Amino acid sequence: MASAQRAERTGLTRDDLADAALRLLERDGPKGLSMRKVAAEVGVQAASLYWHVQNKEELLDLASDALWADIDIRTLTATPPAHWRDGVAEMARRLRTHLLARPNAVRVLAGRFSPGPRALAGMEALIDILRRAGFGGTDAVNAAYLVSTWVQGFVVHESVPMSAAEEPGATPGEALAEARRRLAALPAERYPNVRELAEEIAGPSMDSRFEFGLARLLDGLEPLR
Amino acid sequence: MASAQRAERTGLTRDDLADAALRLLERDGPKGLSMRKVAAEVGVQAASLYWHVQNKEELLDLASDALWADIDIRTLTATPPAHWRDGVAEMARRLRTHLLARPNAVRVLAGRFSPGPRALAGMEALIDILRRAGFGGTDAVNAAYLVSTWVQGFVVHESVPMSAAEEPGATPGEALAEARRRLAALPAERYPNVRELAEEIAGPSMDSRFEFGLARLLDGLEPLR
DNA sequence: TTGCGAATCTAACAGCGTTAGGGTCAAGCT
DNA sequence: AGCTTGACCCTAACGCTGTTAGATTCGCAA
Repeated sequence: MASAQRAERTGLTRDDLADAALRLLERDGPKGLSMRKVAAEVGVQAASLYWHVQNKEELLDLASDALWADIDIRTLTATPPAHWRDGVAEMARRLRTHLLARPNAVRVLAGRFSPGPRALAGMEALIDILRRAGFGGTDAVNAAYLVSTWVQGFVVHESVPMSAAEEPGATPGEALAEARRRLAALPAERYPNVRELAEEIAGPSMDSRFEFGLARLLDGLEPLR
Repeated sequence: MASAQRAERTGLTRDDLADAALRLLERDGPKGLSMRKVAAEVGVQAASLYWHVQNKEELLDLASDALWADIDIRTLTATPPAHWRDGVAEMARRLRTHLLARPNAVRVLAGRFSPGPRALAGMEALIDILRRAGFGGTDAVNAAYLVSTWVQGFVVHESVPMSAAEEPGATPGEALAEARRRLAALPAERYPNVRELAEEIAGPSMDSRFEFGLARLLDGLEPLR
């Protein structure tokens, strides 16, 4: 009695739960993700979730796949780009941008990234671009795998605070300064290069580092066409 | 009274806790990792851990860095390889092998991979190889970052069960067959390439896929020297 | 109207991370 | 010799967690 918001009665799909989990994750941080809170978010008691889902494990797996939901690859494959490099690069950039916008989800779900149906849609699009460009089947699969695992690894590193114990309220600039200080404080004879290149390593532009990696990947793939 | 095993009295460093955490993780799975169990593993009560560590968070961060402890890069840098490609490839393969041997740690700690002191030792070695080979400082940093993020992303995918809900007792062969079946069951008009190449995607040899990616990375880096 | 299955509820369980506050013991000072 | 100090560990308890068992409600088909 007196439980207020239960307006919409029909529905409550597994996707609703996954979306609620992702929403909570970004709104309240990793600790905001509990079965009771997900239940509250969708207007239900905790035990009711077990009608739709076997475990918290399974809910997290659903959330992990739902993470790929809104990348909207179709708009890309609908109008295929002039050159395959542009197509692959665009996919990689979209994936990165999308994941960077959900850092908490990345941190919590990184250990669950796996080829669910939605992630496979990305693979499908990548393979499509590559095969159209003349890559063989095996090469296209391997190349798509290469690109997507790299982007994911890259974004995980980007989403994790640089220093293990970082001020929660620090601006990006402060965090970088702090990271540089940490690098400069390393023992000189064990880390000569890291120390000398501290400015580069903790440099402000992850964008250019991403573009560097992307260009290298595409260059490496070119001769296989 | 009557708490048996407390033979060694001095010691119990933060590294001990991190090692205990990693040990528990591989022995008992992700659920085996609780403060109480880590405490029991080192012969102490749970609350005592908070003398050495602020949080479970901090303990996990320690464990995450300890994960890079035993790769033993020194044996590689001591006798530098003839060609830089061999050096980088050897580093990448060691990192992969090391992480693949600790799949539970990878799954739990993937969202915490960050440049701690031990991970930086790997970066140091990579940058060293690259600069000796004639790469510029910025290129060496970016290239080292490229290689290490890719290997980590790759291994995360390898360490996660292919299907979200996989039989715990399944052999690798069974898991692959199951994955192939899942791919073949996808809607044909949305996943034409994935379906056609299902045998490739869920192929048995991750080793060759890794070597493919590695070769592409090195090819892409070559012209920058 | 009755029956039925889908969907949710309440109540409880053991285990979790964390804190407060107190004990023990060795080293160092006076 | 006695006292102090600080490092290290303890017990006890807090609120919260994931999960289960069993009762309850809702809407539709017969």
